[in-house]
Order: sequence, then C-alpha cells, then structure tokens
Amino acid sequence: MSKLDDRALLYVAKYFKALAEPMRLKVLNALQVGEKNVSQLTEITGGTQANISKHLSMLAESGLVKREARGTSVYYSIANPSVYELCELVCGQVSDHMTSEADIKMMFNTPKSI
Amino acid sequence: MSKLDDRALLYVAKYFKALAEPMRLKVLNALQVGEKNVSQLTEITGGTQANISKHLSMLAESGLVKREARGTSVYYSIANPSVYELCELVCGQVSDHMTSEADIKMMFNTPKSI
DNA sequence: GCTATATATAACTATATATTCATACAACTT
DNA sequence: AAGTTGTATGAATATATAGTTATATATAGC
Repeated sequence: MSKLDDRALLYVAKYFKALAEPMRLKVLNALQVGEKNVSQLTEITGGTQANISKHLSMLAESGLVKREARGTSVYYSIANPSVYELCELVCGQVSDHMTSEADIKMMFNTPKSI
Repeated sequence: MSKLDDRALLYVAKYFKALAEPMRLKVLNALQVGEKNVSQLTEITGGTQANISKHLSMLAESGLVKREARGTSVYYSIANPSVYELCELVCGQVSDHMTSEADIKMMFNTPKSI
C-alpha cells in the first residue's frame, strides 16, 4: 500500500473512532433533532460538563459536528446528516447479529470504559 | 436513558470500534474480493502473523468476519457485505471534508499508533 | 512418532483514551 | 468593576489497546 493510502486509511479509522464511544453516540443522538449547546447536551446525556465538552471537541475535530458560538453559549450541530445512515446500518447489523449466542455473551463481556 | 439503551449503545460503539483501526480496515479491504486465510492476510497487509491473528479474532468477535478452519488453515470472510457500504459512506464524507484546512492539519496530527 | 506448517495466545511494553477535578477564560448583567 | 454563567482545558488517574516476542496448539506428511 502506498503512503497516501495509509493516510486515507488513518483518516477513515479516525472517523470511525469518533463513533466508537457510547457517550459520543448519545451526544450525536441528542443532536439528531437539532442544534444544542453544551449545557443542554450535558443535561440530556447525564455527563459532566468537562467530559461533554471534550467529546464535542473531538467530534468537531473529526468533522462530525459543527461549532458555533453565540453569546455565552456554544451551539453544536450535525455536520453531515449521513452519519445517521451509518448508525442505521450498524443498528441493523447489530440486531441481526444479536440473535447469536456469542453476542449475548459479548454483551456481558463489556469493558469498564471505552 | 434506560439500561437496555445503554447496552445497545455499547454494542454499536463496539462495532464502530472494530472499524476504527487502520490495520483492521486493511484486512477488511483484503477480504472484499473473497475469503483468505491468516497467512495470506499477513502477507497482503504486511503485518506480523500474531498481530493479524489478533485483529481477526477481534473482528470475528465483533461479528464483522466469519471464521472457518479447513485443514491446517483458518479462512476468514466478510460476515455481512454491508460493512462496505459503511466504508463507502465514510470515504465520501472524508473526501468532502478533506478540502478544509482543519482536516489537512489533522492529517499531520496523527498519533503514533491506534 | 517425528517434523513441518498454520494459527492462536500469554506476557510485556508503549501509547492512547475516558473520566474527574480544578481552574482559566470569555461574555453577558447589574 | 464585580459577579455570574457557559465553555474549554490542564493535570492526574485508571483502563484499554496495538504491537512484539516467544511459545503453545493443532493438523498434515513422512
């Protein structure tokens, strides 16, 4: 593989990584109905302000959300609605897959964080 | 959010996490044309046997690939072709997004691993 | 049974990540 | 100007992860 390919690969991986965290999925889910500021997202998700702020920075840097400061608040919104297509696809695969024993087992085999 | 929702969230996150690693994307890419055994995947990707084997175990556990032992070899194949739809979607978003300065910057801002 | 080949795994290291707490910073209000 | 509110960030900790090396396990051929 060429060096350019590797960089593209890294970039795609980075995008998926942004989606690979439950709290960030919660945030994205909360943004599905429209833009929200950090305080609102903090309340909706039940996270701490610092933590949500960090996740939002990460999502913004990965190009999944847009940031807009207005007054004292900062509003975040979905950069590209097709992110929900991704989630739909995955949810479909997950529910298909969830019938098998191995996956039930995996469900209980969850790490403490990440 | 209910406890069940949280588990589903964790499950979806786990699926995305399986895709959030360049070497695993390479492996999945190699499998696009059909099943391959571990040795073949090791050669194609340029990884070490132990490393590829681990990634394959992880991919199998996450439900992205199927495992089938035949003779002394173990053949892996894509469990669900729609994983490539995901990648297509992401590639589209990535290339859209790649025109902006912030992303060029991010390109060079890559961690050493992961 | 012995050897060669293919795959998996355990121990280890280095790095990355999520989370919390405390604090800095910025923009309104009075 | 001082206080209030909303957001970001640095330090610290605990956990997770990718990768390497060495080794175990299994299957086939002799």
